[in-house]
Amino acid sequence: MHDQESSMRKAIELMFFAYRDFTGEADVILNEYGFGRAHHRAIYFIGRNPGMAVNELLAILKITKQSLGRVLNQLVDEGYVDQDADPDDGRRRLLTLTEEGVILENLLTERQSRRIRDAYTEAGRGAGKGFLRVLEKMIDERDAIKLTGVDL
Amino acid sequence: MHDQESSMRKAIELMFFAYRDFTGEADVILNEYGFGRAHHRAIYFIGRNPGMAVNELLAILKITKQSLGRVLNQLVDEGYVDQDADPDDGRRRLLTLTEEGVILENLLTERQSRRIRDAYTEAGRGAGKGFLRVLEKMIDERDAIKLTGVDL
DNA sequence: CATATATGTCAACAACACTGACATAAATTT
DNA sequence: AAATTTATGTCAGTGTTGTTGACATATATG
Repeated sequence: MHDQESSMRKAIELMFFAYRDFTGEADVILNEYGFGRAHHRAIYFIGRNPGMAVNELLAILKITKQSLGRVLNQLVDEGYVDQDADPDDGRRRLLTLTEEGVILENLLTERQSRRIRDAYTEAGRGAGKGFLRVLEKMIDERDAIKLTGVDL
Repeated sequence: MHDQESSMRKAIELMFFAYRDFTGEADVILNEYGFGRAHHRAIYFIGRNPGMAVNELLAILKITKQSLGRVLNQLVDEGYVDQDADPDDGRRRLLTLTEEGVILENLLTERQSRRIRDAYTEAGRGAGKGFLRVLEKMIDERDAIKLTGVDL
């Protein structure tokens, strides 16, 4: 048995390194497109939730509309995202990925998915389940609502 | 059975939200001290590894010395970190936390540890082990060396 | 003594957050 | 119909944290 403090430190450091390497992989691709991590987040969530409104994206990302605006304008200008008025409420702009946007989103998500899948395999039976369960419990309640509904 | 893609998306989103809430908790405290996340990383790793050299810290953080220098100077100026010449090699500056630095480091690490411990408890038996194992496998080999030696 | 190493520092720049203020169009309320 | 609220956009300035490039200094090593 090792002491609890060093076990917690282990977990803290794993979060730091794993998150860095996990996002770093996408960063390399994004860099080739002249995009950054902020663009990735927008592309990812628009891809997951096509037709979402700007407000909804802001609520997920928890950034200001000014910050999002800069990123979104670039994505629209360069043809990765479309904005169309909601037919039911002309104030709302519904966001969708263009064909190019879908291609980029798939590329990024496939890379990150593969890293996770490989880690599951190497970590052995049942580890993936524990991983998902702990991560979910680490999330503040207000954020937990925004997750894709997949049972653990 | 749900399809594999949505399970991977679940994991990707959990990484995003969990990491944000995990670091966000520390950010609140740091903000009261006028520090940011970069200061936290320095304080954390110096606290874990007292007497480490600047080079070693740079290797862990993977940032430039100019970036670290700015942060480190603030921490030294405000009395949270000490720099002392290595008696065996006068070029090297060994980094340690001051008493104040230790207090802040403990505060931050305890907060984050509690979040992890609580998540383990809520996630149930064996989940913590799977969590650690998957995270470890997500890390690039070159980074994995830098981890605290605690057996999973 | 020459060179390599560890560290520090100056300056400019970029990404991505923030605040505050103001503008516009569409929906809703009065 | 007029007033208000809502959703979005935009301009301008600021802060943190990363970058590159250049140069300085002290110490160690060949």
